[in-house]
Amino acid sequence: MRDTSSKTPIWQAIAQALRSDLAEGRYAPGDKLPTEAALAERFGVNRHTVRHGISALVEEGLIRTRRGAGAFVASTPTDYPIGRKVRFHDNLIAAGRLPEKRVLLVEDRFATDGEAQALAINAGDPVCSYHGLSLADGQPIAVFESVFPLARTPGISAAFGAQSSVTEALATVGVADYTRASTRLTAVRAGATHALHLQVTEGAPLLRSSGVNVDQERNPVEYGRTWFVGDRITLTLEN
Amino acid sequence: MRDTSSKTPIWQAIAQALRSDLAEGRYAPGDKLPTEAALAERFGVNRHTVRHGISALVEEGLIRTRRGAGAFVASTPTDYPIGRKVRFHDNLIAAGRLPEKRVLLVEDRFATDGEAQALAINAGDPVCSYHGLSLADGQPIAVFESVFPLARTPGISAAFGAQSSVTEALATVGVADYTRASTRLTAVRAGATHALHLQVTEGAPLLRSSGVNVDQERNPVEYGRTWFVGDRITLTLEN
DNA sequence: ATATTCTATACAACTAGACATATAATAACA
DNA sequence: TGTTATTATATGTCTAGTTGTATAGAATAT
Repeated sequence: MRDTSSKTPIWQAIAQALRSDLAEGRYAPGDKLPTEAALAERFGVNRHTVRHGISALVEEGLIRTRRGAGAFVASTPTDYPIGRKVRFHDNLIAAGRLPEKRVLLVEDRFATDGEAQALAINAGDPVCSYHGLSLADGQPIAVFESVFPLARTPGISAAFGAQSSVTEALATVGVADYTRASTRLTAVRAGATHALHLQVTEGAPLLRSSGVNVDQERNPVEYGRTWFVGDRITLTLEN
Repeated sequence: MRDTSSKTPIWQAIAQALRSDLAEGRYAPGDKLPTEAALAERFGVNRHTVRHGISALVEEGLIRTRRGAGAFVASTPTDYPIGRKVRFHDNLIAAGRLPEKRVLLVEDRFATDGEAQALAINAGDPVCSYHGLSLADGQPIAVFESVFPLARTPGISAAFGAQSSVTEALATVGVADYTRASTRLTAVRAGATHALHLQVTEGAPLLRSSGVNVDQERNPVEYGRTWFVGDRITLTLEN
């Protein structure tokens, strides 16, 4: 479970990689593929492993090889699947900004160490936590948790009861305008609870975004984390 | 030592013996350990018992095994610098900008539909593809593929042979300055071939970034895709 | 009794290297 | 210029060694 213990043999994965290379039209019929040595370098394996993968494609009739010359494309399949992706603007990266959303939990509690650091408060200070689920076309897209420092946003918990957006809720507690100070992105595996809400299998790849919004005096007013379903979303950053 | 009345399992004793061998510096980082068969004979036990001991050291990150090759002393103790942050200006997100990198494959071929669309050329137009591996502290961080339209960057393939960076390579073919036009991010599961280079298990969460760089006339000159290991990297976007 | 530990065997997957052989590019020569 | 050696490159074949996985059974501990 640790090292390079792949479930599928490497030669099959290489065969599949080459197959999709052909399907995508990287190489035209009659074209010469890279040499076995180059492919071995490319995939980081021994030449024989590449040969095993290539021989599978020869069996399928996709390529043919000529000793001393190389491997050449015979035909190109055309069944390359293209996944549909939803696009999102930069501002939407944060929590609770997506079109449809469902409130899961609003509670007042005390800040953890990490939250305190992000919000520039002390651990144990009171905060409001806002869990929610974002959907598109009835399909869950992301779960998020927003944490607000109650010292700077008093009474925000009640504002969420009125089904208002994060922006409106912040406005009702006196934060008219705010800007995003930082955004951090990484990929994680879906845990059990996230998988349940997002209707994916446990272990599915999630895109986790975390960021802090600050008011005009640059005081943090929200620390948000969002877990997007990798299969259903592509974040688009615009310059 | 393993006769009767030794309450510790043999495999643990073997693990400890190997551990102290490593601690004494009998094997330098990157060195190959004796084969399982040799160790089995040395300890007078079955090969599987040795394997059990070895797997413990692999768990601890002291050694790393490669099927068919052997067991090797881990170059860097794999105490992940988890939470390593890579700062991303708009230009940095692309491929080949990280400190250490290793060229895997450079080839000239034809553009796929997707690449053609990203580069604003026609499918089948000649491009240069540059596969590579980025590392930090000897640990693989990301794999990437950069695609350059040969019509706008003639002879760039040769520029990569001279161990130059992407920026330098673009400069040598006449693209002095370029800017990033778009960036898209999502999370995907690691395939077998990516898992090999990145030294993660198949299915590990990867952060995939794709983007296009354009020259001063806003003509695309590079289409890059990068797969980051989610466990080892956090992208930081600056506003 | 029952589970854990260890042994035993067999096979699959991958690496490593050597060598033969076919092709293609290059140099040498008439 | 045209033909022929020469050389480098690339695939095909072979042998050998190493790790990964699966199964089954014996020895041992609790």
